[in-house]
Amino acid sequence: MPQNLIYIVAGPTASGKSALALDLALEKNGTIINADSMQIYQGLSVITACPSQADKEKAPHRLYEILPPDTRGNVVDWLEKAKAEIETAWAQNRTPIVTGGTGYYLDNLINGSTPVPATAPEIRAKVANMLEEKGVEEIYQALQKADPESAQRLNAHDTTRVCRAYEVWLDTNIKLSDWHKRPMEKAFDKVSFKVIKLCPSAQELNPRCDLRFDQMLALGAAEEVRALLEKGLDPALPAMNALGVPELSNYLQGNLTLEQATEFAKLHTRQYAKRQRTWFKNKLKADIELDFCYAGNLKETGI
RNA sequence: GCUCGGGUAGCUCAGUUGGUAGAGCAGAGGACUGAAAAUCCUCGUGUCGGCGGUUCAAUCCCGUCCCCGAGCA
Repeated sequence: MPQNLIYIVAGPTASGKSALALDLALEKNGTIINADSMQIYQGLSVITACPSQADKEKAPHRLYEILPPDTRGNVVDWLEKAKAEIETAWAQNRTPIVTGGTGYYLDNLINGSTPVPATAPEIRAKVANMLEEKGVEEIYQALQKADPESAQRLNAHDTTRVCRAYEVWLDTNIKLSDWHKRPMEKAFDKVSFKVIKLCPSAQELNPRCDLRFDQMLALGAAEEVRALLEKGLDPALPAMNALGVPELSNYLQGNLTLEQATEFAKLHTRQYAKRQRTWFKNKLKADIELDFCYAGNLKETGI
């Protein structure tokens, strides 16, 4: 078992990557490590299509359902955990198989991340307040003065990125654009990745997204969302915005019929899959690229 | 059968005091440097229901027919 090999299994939702990762794990004595920004939360196992208990018993699965839903994950925290799990797998003579639909996380693992220190919570709160009271426009204007290069690069309405760039400036007194000029922080010094990418067409994938949501409902997705609502969590939390959660919340609160909620959830899932397709197509280089959904035929895939 | 509304982009609808039309949603493509299942950007020719008429010019006015709603018989 080479001590510097990491398998990556990437693809849009419902493309069968969890099944592929599991088959690969059985074949390669692997440990599966989650790279999905939503499967990492607790209380979302159905709506987020986490591996079943039965699957988890077939091979070790790591970083699934580990964060309480009232917390906020991010790439760097994930990366730290993933790194530790990868090292543990190597130490146990197992092959790490990192799988998930969050292309951004995978990208940071493979290509490294920017060495910006963690932003102070007060700063984040301050910018969040500014956003609430004055809107992105003012933050963008402030950013234009503080870090014109970043402002140039960003779209003025892109709240996420405009806020982040401004936060970094306030917190570190160094422009985000300058941080970006520093070398990336690589997760590992010497490592080789074997990237397997599933790229099914929308025509093949969309019906699977629809079908899977129906299955989630049958497995108790609505009850899961009800339990989440009963915790009285902030609706702005990432976990509360996993696909299907806002839609089913609206159903449970009487704002939508179940049919309407289902329709919206399916629609949003298809739109998400499209964004994933764009990311993987243009940003993730793969060693093996399959243009169909995985259907349990590992040997035929040439892996 | 009569009366009144409607029939405009895949859907919901706006609009043109007559000079061949535009929003939202959907869809397509794209971006992505600590929220990423997030956030954001770009892309709009369609017999303006059919056929006639008036007019230099009709999707708009007039006639007629068809279809869908509501009401009255």
